[in-house]
Amino acid sequence: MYLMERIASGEWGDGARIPSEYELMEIFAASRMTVHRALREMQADGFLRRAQGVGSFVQGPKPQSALLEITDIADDILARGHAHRAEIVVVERVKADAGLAAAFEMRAGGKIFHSVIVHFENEVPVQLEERFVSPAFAPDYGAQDFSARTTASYLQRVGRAAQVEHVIQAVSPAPLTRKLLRIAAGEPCLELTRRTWTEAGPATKSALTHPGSRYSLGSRYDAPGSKKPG
Amino acid sequence: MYLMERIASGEWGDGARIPSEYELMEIFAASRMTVHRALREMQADGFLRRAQGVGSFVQGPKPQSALLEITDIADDILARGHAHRAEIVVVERVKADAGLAAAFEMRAGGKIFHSVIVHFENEVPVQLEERFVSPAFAPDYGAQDFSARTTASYLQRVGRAAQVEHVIQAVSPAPLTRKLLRIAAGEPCLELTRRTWTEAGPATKSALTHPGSRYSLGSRYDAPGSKKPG
DNA sequence: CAGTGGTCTAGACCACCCA
DNA sequence: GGGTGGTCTAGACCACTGG
Repeated sequence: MYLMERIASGEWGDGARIPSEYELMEIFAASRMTVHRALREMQADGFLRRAQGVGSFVQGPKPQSALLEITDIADDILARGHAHRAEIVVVERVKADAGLAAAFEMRAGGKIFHSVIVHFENEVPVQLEERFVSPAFAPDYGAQDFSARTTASYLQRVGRAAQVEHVIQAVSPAPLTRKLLRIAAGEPCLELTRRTWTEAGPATKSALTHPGSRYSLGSRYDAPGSKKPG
Repeated sequence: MYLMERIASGEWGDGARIPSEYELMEIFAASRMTVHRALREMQADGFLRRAQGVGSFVQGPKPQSALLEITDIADDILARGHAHRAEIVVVERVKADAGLAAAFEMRAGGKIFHSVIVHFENEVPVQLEERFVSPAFAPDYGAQDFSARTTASYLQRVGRAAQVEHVIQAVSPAPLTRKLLRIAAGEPCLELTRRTWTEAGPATKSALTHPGSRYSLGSRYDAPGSKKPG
């Protein structure tokens, strides 16, 4: 089934209703079982919502990671009923040093977007977000207003990552980090490093630093097969 | 399909070969499509490995979490080619205080297993593991030799959790923690708290503490639908 | 009521693995 | 070659939704 790329490719927008199984049968000249299975798998992968007696609908891109339920921090904060504010420290294009060049599989000296943003929850700084973004992935990254729309939200629109890597560490914050997050000396920080790739190559490399006392990462998970056939 | 509970229930052991699709057709008097779909879903849920031209085999319980790839720390260490050693600090039964009683949905004063273990990688302490385990879930927890077999490995055998909750924080270690992990004052620690539930109720509550400088949690993830029909 | 998705059957052809 | 899983078809009955 190399059909239906149109759906994932966004030919139908978020929330759009897609043709019924019977209509798809005719469109693709496939049997209903085949159509049904394709839709069922797309549902399992989270691309569709389906309801018996109603129809099938495109599910907008979910929070990128199924491994760590790290949603857009602004959504997180708003979901708690708190106020979110982003303070842009810098958005720029920088020359890749050796390390960055290696991470992005490009030559040293190539240009890469770089942004540093502090996120506030009720005016308390809760996250320092530093990102490097490949211009090949998001050519307009440098021209965005990230106080209006978070980098996470923007990047999610630009493209879906095929691969994500997370590393979590406890660190003693650097002096500049301490200053930006307004934390006392000796307070530990939780640092999440995330790298993403598309089919075309490395896309982003981010470091999200949280004061240990003001943030924790959590996730809750229903094991597969708890109810189902098994 | 409320058939085939036998597979998940462990009637067939790890790695065992299960009957072919055609045999299952006869056993359950179902069509091949139905059998195939059941097996396909069990494979998707990680209960089976299948190979064309070979057969279907029971996949032993995987690392419990799909959210955080936290495997048995001993496996982790051995996989890096390093030596692992576990130092049992205490394994005991304690009376539940108010907080524990609430977490385990039991009356205060009820008995709960409690263990504290330090894990060494090449004789360097890398994890302090403190667990509380419901006797209803693992009645023999107190009688195990956890220097021979890790708690994680043992608990995985006892039963599969239906639900898992993770919380990750950066913390300043308590003095006792500092001593057991032999770390300097001021070094931050990564603390992972994990709670698990079975259908019957709360099963375990664990705190895994790692020196920030000696450990990090990582995960790598292939997004669904990168290749498939989509 | 008509339309939707959920499920199952019976049969077919294929690619793959291994003796 | 014989057995395995991978895939697809054509048709059927059901449960649920909505007007």
